Parts: sequence; C-alpha cells; structure tokens
Amino acid sequence: MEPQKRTTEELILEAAQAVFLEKGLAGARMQEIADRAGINKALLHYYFRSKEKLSGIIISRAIGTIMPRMMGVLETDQDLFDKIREAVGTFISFISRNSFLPLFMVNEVNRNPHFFFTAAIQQEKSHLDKFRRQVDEAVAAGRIRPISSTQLLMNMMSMLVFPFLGKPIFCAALGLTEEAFQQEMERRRTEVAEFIIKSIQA
Amino acid sequence: MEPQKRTTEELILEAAQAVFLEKGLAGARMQEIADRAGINKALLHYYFRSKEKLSGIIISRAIGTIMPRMMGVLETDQDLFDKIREAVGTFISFISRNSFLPLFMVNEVNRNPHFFFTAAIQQEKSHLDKFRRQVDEAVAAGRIRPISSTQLLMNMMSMLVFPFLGKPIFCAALGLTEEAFQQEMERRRTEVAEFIIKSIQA
DNA sequence: GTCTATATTCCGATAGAC
DNA sequence: GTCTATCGGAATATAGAC
Repeated sequence: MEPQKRTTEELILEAAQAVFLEKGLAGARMQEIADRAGINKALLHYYFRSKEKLSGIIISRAIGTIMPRMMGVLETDQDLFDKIREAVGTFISFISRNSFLPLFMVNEVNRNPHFFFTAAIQQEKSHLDKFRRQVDEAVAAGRIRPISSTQLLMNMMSMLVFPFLGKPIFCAALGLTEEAFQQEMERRRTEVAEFIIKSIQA
Repeated sequence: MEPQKRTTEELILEAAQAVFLEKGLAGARMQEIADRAGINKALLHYYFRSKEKLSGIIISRAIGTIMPRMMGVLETDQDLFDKIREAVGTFISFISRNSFLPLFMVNEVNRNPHFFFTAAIQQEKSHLDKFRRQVDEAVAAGRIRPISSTQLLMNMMSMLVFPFLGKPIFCAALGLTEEAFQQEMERRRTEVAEFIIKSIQA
C-alpha cells in the first residue's frame, strides 16, 4: 500500500541480477550495474565488497528462484498424467517470464559444478524422488509402459527448457518471428504434456 | 604417414577452440590460449590480429562443425521412423565427443543472434524443410498421429542436446556419478528414438 | 550513505631485438 | 617466426571529502 520506496540495496540486487543474467558473469561490468541502479561504482563496493561476492549472491538467488519451481510442481498428490499436464504448463509460464534464467543457470552450473552439488539441490531432491517413485509404481502396475524414471525426467526437463535456450536457432531454422515463437511456446503448454503422455501410456 | 608436425597456426586454433569453449568468449584469456599452444601472446597476435578476429574464426568453425551434423542426418531418403532412430544415435555420439560445443553455441547465439541469422543456417535449412515435409506427409497419410512438425523438431532437438547442457544438474539431482551419466546417455541412443516414435505413431 | 577522485590490477595489443 | 619487454586502456577496488 505504501509508496514503497525500494532501498538502495534492493535496487543494486535487481540491477545486478539483470546485468549478470544478460551478460554472463565474465561479461558483466560493475559500471553497468551501478548505472542501472542509478548509483556509482563506489557505492556498489560499499554494499557488496567485490564483484565475486555480489555474483555469489545473485547465483544463490537464481538457484533459489528456479529450483523450487522445477521441483515444486512435481510434489503434489495428483494423478501422474494430471501432474505432468500441470507441471508442463506452470513451468513454461515461469520461464516465459524469466527468459534469461535458464542460460545463466546452465552456464554457472557447468563452470562451477561443485557449487551446485552442495545444499542447493539436496533439499529439493525429495520432491524429485517422490515423482520418480510415482513413475516406477505406475510402470509396475502396468498403467504406463515400461520406462526409466531417469529417462522420463530428462526428456521432460529437456523439452521444457531447451526451446528457450535455443530460441535464436529455432527462430532462424524454422523461420519464426518473435510473435510466432511466442505462439509456439504457448502451444507447448499443452502439446508437450500430450507428447509425453502419448509416449508413455500403456 | 609423415610424423605430421602440426603447424603453429593449427596449435593456436586448437588451443583457442578449447579455451573459448570452456570459458566462453568473455571469459577466455589470450594468455591462456598462448600457454596451451606453447607459445606467447605476441605470437598469438602475429597470427591473428586480435581476440575478436580469433574468436570469429572459432565461432565459424564451431557452426560449421555442428550444423551439418544436426541437419545432415535428417536429409536421407529413409523411412521416417528409421531416420529418427539413426539421427538420434548419430547425434548423441557426436555430442558425447564434443561436450563443450552445445553450451558455447547456445551462448554465442543468444548474445549475438544476428550473426546466426545470416548464411550459417540458410544453407542447411533445406535439409530441415525436407524432414518437415516428410512429417507433414506422414500426418496427412495417417501414418502418424496429427502433430506439428515444428513441435516435433523442438522436442527431438531438446531431448538430444539438453541433457548435456544440464549434465551437472542431472548428476546432482538424480544422484548419478560420471560413469552412470555416460551410461544413461548411451541408453538414450535408443530410448529417445523409441520415446518419440511411441508418441507419434498413429 | 553517497559522492569524486585515484589507486591497482588485469589484459589486449604493440615495439623492437634476434 | 618467435621472443622479451612494455604500453595503454579498461575494469575492479579503495581513499577520503561531504
């Protein structure tokens, strides 16, 4: 309700997130972050001692933003097919609104894998495991065809994330304009779920 | 047959490719390239005037390496299902041997989309179009269920490329060791094709 | 807390000897 | 062609006034 004036620290973090995600860790410039936050470099270092410290915080925030989204949708008590439908829709909507996040994460995680092996994922792993058990049980009960839950998860995550990473390639290769691409992504909200379900149903 | 001593230029290009692909364009250092090539920075600039020139060459080589692979497998005269099986197997083998290539390409293409819109893809587009027509015809003939060739291509490419990009995430989230991950990729050489075919068969 | 000015480090690029 | 030495600019980081 209040005019809600954001603090300088919040302004910096928002600007830093934008710049790091757009330019990558190595490509980002402290000057540009300061400019976008409407302050100067000195103040940047006053709040966050170094570029490395600042980037560390942004990375943690990014992981904290995307991981619960990726995993959270998989932990509900729904029927397997309904769960897949909902997870696909939710996740595509989320990435559409945070288009730089996947590329940043994928880069970070490849340049610095051990950082990720720590606490970041372990906490979400239980959600994943629940989904995998659900898949295994459906296979055992003959309600879906035999398929490894590992392979299924890789397929699902791939189809959700990669089109956004490869957007310029797909646009060029398939002759899509910006709007046409958006439309295709919108279609995927249902198409991908159906693609998966068609493939695994008994 | 000859002892085949690689020229300095070749040594540089190999080193540059390795460093650029590992560290990204902005993260790569001319010093490191020189070190890996066993020479010094001055000589680097003697052969390739600037970092930008050198990176341009590496990008062209990378595109020239991966695009024909991606498209080439789709242009044969095979039956649709056989073609999918072969394309999946070939492509996974290729990326397994060039694991840094997808991350580099995806970065480059996102930071510099126009570079890609030019000649790079247009030449390969015909192969893609041939595949898409084949899909459309199969749909029209009722040999596969109705599906957009655009969506099918996105699904296929995603499942082929993304697991390598997200390798550290998958390893952490699914509790896979390096060897276990390799094994899963090996399984994917047949599993992905079956996953697709199961999904689209009439 | 915020600024201007400056120090420091790093890195791409060049000069010039061999 | 290859090297050592160095320049010059850019980017991170700090000093110190307000």
